[in-house]
Amino acid sequence: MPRSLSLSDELRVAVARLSRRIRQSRADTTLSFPHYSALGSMRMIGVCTLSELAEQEQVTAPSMNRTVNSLVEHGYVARTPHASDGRKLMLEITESGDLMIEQTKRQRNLWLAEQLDALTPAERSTLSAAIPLLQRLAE
Amino acid sequence: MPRSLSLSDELRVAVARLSRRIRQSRADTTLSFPHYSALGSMRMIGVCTLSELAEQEQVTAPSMNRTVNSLVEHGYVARTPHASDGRKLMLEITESGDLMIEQTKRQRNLWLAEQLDALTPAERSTLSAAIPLLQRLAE
DNA sequence: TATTGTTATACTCTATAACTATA
DNA sequence: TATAGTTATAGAGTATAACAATA
Repeated sequence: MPRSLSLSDELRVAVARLSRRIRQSRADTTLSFPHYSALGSMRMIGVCTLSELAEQEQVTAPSMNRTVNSLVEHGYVARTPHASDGRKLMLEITESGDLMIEQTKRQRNLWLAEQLDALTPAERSTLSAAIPLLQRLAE
Repeated sequence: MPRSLSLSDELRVAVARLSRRIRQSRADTTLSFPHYSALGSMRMIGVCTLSELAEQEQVTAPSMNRTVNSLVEHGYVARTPHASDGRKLMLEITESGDLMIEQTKRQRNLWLAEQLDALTPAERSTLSAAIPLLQRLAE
């Protein structure tokens, strides 16, 4: 029986709320969270197929197909035929998509940094000490 | 120009990862997130009207009505007419709903609590001090 | 036959607009 | 006329099943 259930409860709620709040700042408000998540994955893993992306994002292929259709229409993703395998289409984030994701990350950091500036040095110090612990919990 | 950009960057990534990790270790599959969230709110605020609950959950009244219908069918919520105002129906979580939420929260917290048990008392103390700061940042 | 991507269809959660009953 | 709740309808995002093209 874990002894930290009450601490766990508070931490879980606080982390969920802050995570939601951070995600609210977006560079392109016409894009939903699944769109951002898929684009971010494509940025990380580079050229990939629909199936690979669907597996990465833990959704089905038809669902990811719909998301990719929308991203292609926005000009954030390019589909190109595979060189030797005619069944496959290779997906890749475009320069425009990459720029938009970069701007979004900057906006998120900016908002959070402004909140942190409003804290006292002692409070920032407490948060600094907590960050490695949060990282370790997430491992 | 905010001075806390580097702290912000670390905190943003740590919170996003931990949030994702906590969501992965969710054990309950019988209730969707909106159901769970609405029930949790009813548990916190006690007797309330549909409109109040919709505002609390930041959804529209028709959307919340649908969620409440389902919760009533499950036996987790009771609707009773208001004593003097015939337009109002008072909502309240049932004993069964309360029990179910308590069990679900325990399941969701189990993984995190086990991680926290593995920390030193000093580390848990650091996290305890950081939680109110995380809450304030999320406001 | 197996794999890749797509289309068809349905379910959930969300919204806006319109309706009923009551104040 | 205004308010509380409900019903009607529509738009995302998700799923499974069925299909076409290719290996």
